[in-house]
Amino acid sequence: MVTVKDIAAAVGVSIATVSNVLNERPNVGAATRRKVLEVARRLGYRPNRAAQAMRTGRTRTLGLVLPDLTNPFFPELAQAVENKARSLGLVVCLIDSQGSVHSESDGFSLLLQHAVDGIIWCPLGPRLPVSLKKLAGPTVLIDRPRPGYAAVHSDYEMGGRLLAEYALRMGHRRVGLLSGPQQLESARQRRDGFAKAFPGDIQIAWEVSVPFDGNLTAEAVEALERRRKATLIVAGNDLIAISAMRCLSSLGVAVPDEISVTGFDNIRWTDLVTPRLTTIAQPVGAIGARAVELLLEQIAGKNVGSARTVFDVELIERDSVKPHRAK
Amino acid sequence: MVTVKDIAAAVGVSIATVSNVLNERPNVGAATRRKVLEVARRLGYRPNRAAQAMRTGRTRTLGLVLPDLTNPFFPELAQAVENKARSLGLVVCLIDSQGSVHSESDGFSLLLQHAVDGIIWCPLGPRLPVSLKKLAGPTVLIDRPRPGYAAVHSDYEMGGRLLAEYALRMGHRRVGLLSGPQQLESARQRRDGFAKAFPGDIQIAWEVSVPFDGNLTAEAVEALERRRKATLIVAGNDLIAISAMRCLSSLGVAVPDEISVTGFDNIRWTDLVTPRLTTIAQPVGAIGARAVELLLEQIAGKNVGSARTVFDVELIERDSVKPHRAK
DNA sequence: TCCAGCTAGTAAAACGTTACACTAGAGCCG
DNA sequence: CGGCTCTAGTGTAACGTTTTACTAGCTGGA
Repeated sequence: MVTVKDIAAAVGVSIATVSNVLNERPNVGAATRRKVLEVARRLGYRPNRAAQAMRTGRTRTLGLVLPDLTNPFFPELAQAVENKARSLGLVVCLIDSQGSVHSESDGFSLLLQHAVDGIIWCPLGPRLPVSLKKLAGPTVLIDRPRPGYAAVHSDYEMGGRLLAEYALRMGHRRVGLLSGPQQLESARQRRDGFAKAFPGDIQIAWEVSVPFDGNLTAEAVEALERRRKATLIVAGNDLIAISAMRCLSSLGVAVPDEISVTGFDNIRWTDLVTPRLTTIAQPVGAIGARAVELLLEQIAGKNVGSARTVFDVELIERDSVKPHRAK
Repeated sequence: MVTVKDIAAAVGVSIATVSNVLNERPNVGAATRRKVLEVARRLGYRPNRAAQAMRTGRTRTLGLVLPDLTNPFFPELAQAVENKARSLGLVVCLIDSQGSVHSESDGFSLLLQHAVDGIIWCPLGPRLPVSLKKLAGPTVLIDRPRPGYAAVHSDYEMGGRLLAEYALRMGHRRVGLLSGPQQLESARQRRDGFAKAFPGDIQIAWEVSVPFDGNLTAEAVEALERRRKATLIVAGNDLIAISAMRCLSSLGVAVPDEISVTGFDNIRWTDLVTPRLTTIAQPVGAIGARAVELLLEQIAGKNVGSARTVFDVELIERDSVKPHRAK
């Protein structure tokens, strides 16, 4: 392993000068600077991050804590975050909490031990590991905002509204709601954005709350069986929507001919499933990138408080919704 | 931040003794040991990983380099690896090379700079970043073996054979192959395992090689249009199979009534798509866990050489294959 | 009684950086 | 020429661990 000392010896200057060159500090002549850089390159010098970290307290490492890589929304997010981070020379440590709060705080504690510079976190539920809250440094929430934290996410309410407008346009008046977990703001706002858009015109025939991972509860299955004259099912996310479509098809109900379905997230599957799912697209790449930027600002000492960055969403019209003719 | 020095001061011993206790080394009395541990706990001591790393040269960090998180096979793998690693107190740094060789070597170099203890790598293509090859420490390949490296993967040939047996059993005699990139051993063995199982009984009507990400080439689409009397399409993985089914359905060809399709990997979508895809299941969890174990052995100094661990696979029969009656 | 051998513990030197406090020399002005 | 201010550079002390070499004190056997 080649160190600053080796470079210093080879060039014939002190290690301080080498360090100054490498960190682009002043007080070093152009000729020396050139020579140091040349030798560093020739020797294949790579700064020892551990030593740097010890000295500076910065590890150039980010933590990324996600609830469930199995939900295809999160790999996309991870990809975006990793990419942006890497372009800035940061490495990202992934924690997949796999739906368990215990695993989540466990992962958190591991990240803290490794002294990550900051954490991008998509929290599982409303409960926090209090002991860790104190210790955690800069943190930015992603996709699931929560009071007291900086957060980056998309405009769920707008998504709900777009769906409502679309539903109205397509003639649907009675809908069933397969909402996500209502303790999550991200799920609640989708639901409320939809429900409150046209309270007079659209009525909610029934409503069941299910987890985001697409496992339908017995109650949800029952709702899908009875349907109660709903002509459209508005699901909390794509996974729920796709599971619902599967469930309906196994019940012998045709989508979209007998009943329409919408999702939320625009994961890749929406385009591969039959019928292709009409849904709301979030700008995942921008969200991930912005989260990294915000985190970096926070690390740099800027007090971002609980600043929120909210991105617009977009309706993606595919084949899972059919116009409904009023009787 | 509380350090060994603080503990030492609080207990009234030297930092060496504290270190000895913390690292479970001998030469420290039971009473002292107890006191040190108690104080450490009370003060909420967390070892500074950076300092440890500098001293020991070990970072307790693993790199995980994957080609494409967008392919749902890889998140599952990442989950398995991360989980196993975490259970051993290791943190994993994720690199998603996004299909670009440049990005892959870039990520590699970042990992090396951060001095990860080892790397679990699913290589993109057959070309290696030579400059990095020298520098890389312990490395275990996952899913895509390559000569000269330790590797963990499943028995692709067995998978191919199982599919061939199944095809035969279902009466299919003429098949079309939508194989993965043939420069990858993992794709080649699937293909060969199938092709060589019953060379006399099953004939290959046509064969096109396409990328694993499910983007069908023009040539592939053309093959799907003409079909040439093939009654079964054997795809290199599930993503290809699902894309093929989409393509067929847009051509108005019914799966499995007019033509059957098989996949490989058993990703979660296979169960959500219509018709549900018959495929080969790999033990992803076991593969990930084993890779971590193998890497750890290698890090511990055991020379594992290019040892391979190969896992059995399993046929998952669903709805995308229909028995074919010979004319 | 003496010494070997053990136990419990300590002092201090690394590890590779960064950053602070210096200094030698040059240039400039009055 | 004295004294001031720059520039270019140096020496060295940290950072928080681990680890090596060492010591004081005790025990027990001959």
